[in-house]
Amino acid sequence: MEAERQPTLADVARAARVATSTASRALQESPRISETTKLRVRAAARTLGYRPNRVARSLRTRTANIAGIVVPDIGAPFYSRVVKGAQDVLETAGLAVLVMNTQREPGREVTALRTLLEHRVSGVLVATSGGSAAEPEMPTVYFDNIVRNRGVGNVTRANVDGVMLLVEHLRGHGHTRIGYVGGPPTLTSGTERLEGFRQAVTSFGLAAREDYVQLSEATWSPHSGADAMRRLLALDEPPTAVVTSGESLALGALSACRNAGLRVPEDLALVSFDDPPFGDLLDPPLTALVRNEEEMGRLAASLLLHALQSTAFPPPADVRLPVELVVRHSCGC
Amino acid sequence: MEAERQPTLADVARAARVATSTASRALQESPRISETTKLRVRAAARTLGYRPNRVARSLRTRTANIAGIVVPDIGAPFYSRVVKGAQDVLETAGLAVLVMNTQREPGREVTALRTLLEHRVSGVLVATSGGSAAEPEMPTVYFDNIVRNRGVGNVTRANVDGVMLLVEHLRGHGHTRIGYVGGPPTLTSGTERLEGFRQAVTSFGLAAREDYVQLSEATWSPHSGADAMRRLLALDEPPTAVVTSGESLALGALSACRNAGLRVPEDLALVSFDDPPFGDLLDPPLTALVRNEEEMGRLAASLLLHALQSTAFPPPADVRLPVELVVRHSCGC
DNA sequence: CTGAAAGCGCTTACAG
DNA sequence: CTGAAAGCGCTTACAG
Repeated sequence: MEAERQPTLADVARAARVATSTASRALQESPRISETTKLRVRAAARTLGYRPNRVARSLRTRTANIAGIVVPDIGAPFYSRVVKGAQDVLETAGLAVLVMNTQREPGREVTALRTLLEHRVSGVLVATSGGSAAEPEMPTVYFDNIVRNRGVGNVTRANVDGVMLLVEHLRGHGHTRIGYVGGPPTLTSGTERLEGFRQAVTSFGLAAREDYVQLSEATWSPHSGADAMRRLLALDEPPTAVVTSGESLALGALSACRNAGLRVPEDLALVSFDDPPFGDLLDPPLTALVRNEEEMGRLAASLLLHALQSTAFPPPADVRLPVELVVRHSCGC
Repeated sequence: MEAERQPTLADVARAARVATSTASRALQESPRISETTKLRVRAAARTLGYRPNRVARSLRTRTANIAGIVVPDIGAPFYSRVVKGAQDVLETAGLAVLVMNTQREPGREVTALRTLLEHRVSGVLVATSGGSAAEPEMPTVYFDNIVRNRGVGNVTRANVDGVMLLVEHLRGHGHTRIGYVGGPPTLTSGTERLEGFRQAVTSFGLAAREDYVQLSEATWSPHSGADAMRRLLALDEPPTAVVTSGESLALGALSACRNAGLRVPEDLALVSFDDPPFGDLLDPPLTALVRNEEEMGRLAASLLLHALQSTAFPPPADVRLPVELVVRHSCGC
């Protein structure tokens, strides 16, 4: 920790005996500056340990070279991986990443967005919890939960296709009594995956029992997954296979089976939409959709960068990440 | 996304018919400004949708109200939880958090620190991968892997105590042939936990066989954990219990046991230093140290905030998070 | 209680 | 090829 203040461009210019404007241009490799001058300036900068002050540059150029990312819970494996992917492409593009955590509270989401606006970030990536109703005041890409006709883009997975793919696979194993353990039917993931299940019931001619659909009320926790699974197992004629719509739900469902003395997949087949961390190390290894959170982050970041560069205002891009099955053993394979 | 530019304080002042200095003070709730003026200014600000420009404020006050955090892998559950804890206390203190990911490459760590310096962050939290050799140029708190006599503080867990606690518990179950699956013996976690195991061997009178210590060479991955466990199991007289020094290692070790047809804990007891995500949902539920990553993040952030406020330059605080056992079933309980 | 002025550290037309 | 000057949007002594 240094007490003395950082050298400024003026200090460098003085040491190199040029004007600050010349020093600025030299350091930017402007072709207008002679090679000898550049050499002098660079030498002076190095000697002084000069580090440009991005705050000043941001103020002057009116662009902060910072992007914001707003997530419900940075501690959750899902979101931390999205952040990783996004961070990687943003940083490559020269943007540092300001992370805001909302704890899924809409109020905190609004505050987070406001803070980001005050920092004059170039743009923002948002996994909404339902907080922001109004049109955002900065270039915004929504991911995970999408918000139609707002922002410059949306990225989420092919939720309907994903659930149908999972059901289809179970159907291929001969199951017709298939249950669904779902998250709260709000926002994109909750509603679309449920819709996917309903479609699958029709498409694949499954037993259309409303009590085969068990949704958690408020959270996507293992606890809700276990509860939902227990309700399924308590039925007069329980399903022979179950689709869970999220990683935590899957883990909870799995442990509920274990506690009920059921073997997976022998007594009950289980597949999951999200692949939990170390899903391949579970007992049994879980059949799920291929993990692509980093890809989602990369894609969302790319959409944002694209929007920042383009001058046109096309309608928001609406991107669906394709789903793919990773077949392990919990399905019966 | 708004095309028109954000209103400035000058715009607010004009609308309220005061000087910008007065507007500034009114919005800061300075006691020097009359209540009626404040009312006018606030009304003008609200009408215009004024949002202070923190970039300008930062330049002027020479403090960015941003903190940096540098981690090897934001996608890893461990680090993402630390970030969550840190983010929470920093944000409460009015600091936004810039996250840098190094992929464990020392070169990227140096670059990350430089970028943070250029952003003139107030201070930084670093989980080093061994990159930064020199004295940091900003207030720095190291966490996870500590760096003595640098920065303003260090936070890590009581690594030696932790391993001893785990061994002691296994010893309580009657085991004397206890193996150790460790991460690379570099940096704090790798070296101190190994040291803890060596001490435990002596203290608890265990079989002191060098081949009971199996370290991974470069990574903390499940793969290395499985390899190390396999080496242990291939021994002439394999251990009856194993301590793993990290979450990924534990999961890899567990799956190696499974593949070898060993039941845990009946055939081999297993305990882990880190508690993996959903460790309670594993089969068997894993006995490990209580998870306290968020606490580590909170503590590191608090140390930083303290250093930022204090004018004194005390020697770096060196904090050890106490460890605690969460007894589940993999140990034989 | 309020205002005019300077200045944080840069970049970038504008001159020469 | 180089420099003097203005200005990004704030805050804060300094006057009054």
